[in-house]
Amino acid sequence: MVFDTTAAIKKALIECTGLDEIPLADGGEHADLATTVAFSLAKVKKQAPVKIAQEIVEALKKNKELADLGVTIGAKGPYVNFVFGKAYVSAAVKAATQPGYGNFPPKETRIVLEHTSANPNGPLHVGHIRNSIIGDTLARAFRKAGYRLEVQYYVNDMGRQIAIVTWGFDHLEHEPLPGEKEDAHIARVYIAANREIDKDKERITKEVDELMELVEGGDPETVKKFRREVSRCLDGFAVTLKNLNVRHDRFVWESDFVRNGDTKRVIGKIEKLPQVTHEGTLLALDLAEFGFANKYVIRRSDGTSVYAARDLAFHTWKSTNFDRAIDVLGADHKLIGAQLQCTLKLLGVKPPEIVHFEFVSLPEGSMSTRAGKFVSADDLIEEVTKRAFEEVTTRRPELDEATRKSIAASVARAGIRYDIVKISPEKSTVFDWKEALDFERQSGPYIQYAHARACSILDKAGNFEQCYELETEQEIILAKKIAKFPEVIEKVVCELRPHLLATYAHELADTFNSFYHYEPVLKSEGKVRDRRLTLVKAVQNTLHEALETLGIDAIRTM
RNA sequence: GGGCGAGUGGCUUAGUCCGGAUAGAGCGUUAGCCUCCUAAGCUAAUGGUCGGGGGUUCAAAUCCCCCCUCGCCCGCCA
Repeated sequence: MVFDTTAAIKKALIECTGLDEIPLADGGEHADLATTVAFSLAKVKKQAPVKIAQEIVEALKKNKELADLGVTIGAKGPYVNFVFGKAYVSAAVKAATQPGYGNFPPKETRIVLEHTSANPNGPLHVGHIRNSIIGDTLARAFRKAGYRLEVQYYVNDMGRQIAIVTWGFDHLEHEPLPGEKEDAHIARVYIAANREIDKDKERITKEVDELMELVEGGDPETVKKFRREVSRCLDGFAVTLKNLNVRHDRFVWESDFVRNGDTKRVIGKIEKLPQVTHEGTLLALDLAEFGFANKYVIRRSDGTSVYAARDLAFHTWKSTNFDRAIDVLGADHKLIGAQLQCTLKLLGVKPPEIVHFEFVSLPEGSMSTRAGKFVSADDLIEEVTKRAFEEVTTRRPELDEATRKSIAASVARAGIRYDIVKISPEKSTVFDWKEALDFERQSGPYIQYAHARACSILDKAGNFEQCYELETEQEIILAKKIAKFPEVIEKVVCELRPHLLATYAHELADTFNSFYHYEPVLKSEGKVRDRRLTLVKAVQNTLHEALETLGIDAIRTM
């Protein structure tokens, strides 16, 4: 409906002006849609923009299609404004009351989305979960937009970090503390191992190198040890991710691409590229012609593969099995991401699309697992949940403890996810406990609250006849906001920017809260009551869909 | 040094790709609103040289150039 009306207006404008492209924008408070086309015509026609705008309005008023759609056309100075008609509003509200509002028809395109993929050498921290939350929100939006999607976690199970962890378990005291989570335990051993390395760098580095060679060579005992520690760490991650409503469909192990020969095959292809450089066994690419100053190393002089080689194999595999590949990566991966894309292109393989996000740091500086300088996601979840529980207990003392705990868990997830997803990915942030624990108005719980409020009204209302003929200004404003939801989903997947959905959800909750205070619903009567209840149902359902897409529980009471 | 990203009221930020109508929010501060559908709410007030300087344009937070500040990257680590 939105698309129909917009398309009709565009078509009419093209016919009327003779231009191919019409600048169309949201009219804000003036209109639902507006064009500044009169400015661009002013030069050509050598007439004042105001006069041209009036002429366009006159011409469009004769357009039958726009008249049938009930579009009101007017000029304000040089701007030509369009206000959508009642038919548009009714259709939008009707659609919004249906389950699955905002879903697009299924598409054939198969997409693989990779996110989080943190090294399994310690718990996920507040920087990692920015990746998880951006990735998971995108995944949900893509599913809603009708794509066939597989979400993957790429497990770095043969990197130096893991070798250091394994060395630590071989040589250091490593009993878990009582109640200690697997990933936290591994971080402790990793940090301790690094401290040992600092004491006797030469000897231990040699031992770690040996472990890496053994694993690359497929030594069963070493492979088993690596896998065991990595799996334990991933078990820890699983708990964290589940607490954040983040889901992966598949965990892909890096070492598989060495063992199945894919890495060797991709290296074979690279050797045939004109950009290749050899220095003994060392194999690298010279990508200077594409603006990369440093050589891109593929194989070390000891014959082992580097991360880049395995990553090339992985992405070649993705490209043969999926139509599109999307990676969510931190800003520190910008250079290697670009090198990867460039090399894949040279190999004739479709490169992945990469969504980068900037860093989350601590007030005292960058986070480092190695140095033990990080705020773990588990600690964050625990503290925010505690805070949420206090809040629920204050507000709803009559509820039993289990219910309050459940609400607190959902509110905490909402607080954390929303706080992270609302910020555009290109903004670097500093983690702040005070802000994390503060449920300000521009928050996930605020949106959950608006939804719960709508649910409460509907619960009290009982049966009513759906009615889509809206009248008052507040009703129409709210309905038009509801109508925007499908466009937002489309924009999120098109621009790979999930924070647009966060902004929208907040605006919708805001608009509903204003409506709620101006227009009585349950106290109104007859048709007025019916149409307002219909509108509340539409808002409730739209908020529900928006929250679910944000990975936030749309709880019915709080 | 080079590359990438950011700089918007006291603080956090949307808008920048695709230039247009008084730059939107939230926090804070101040003043109101619960015999009335959930006050995690609502209504106001307060507060902005959109980092600085040039340029393009009828029109610049938005485009171009220069500069400043901050973050990230520039490994035979991952």
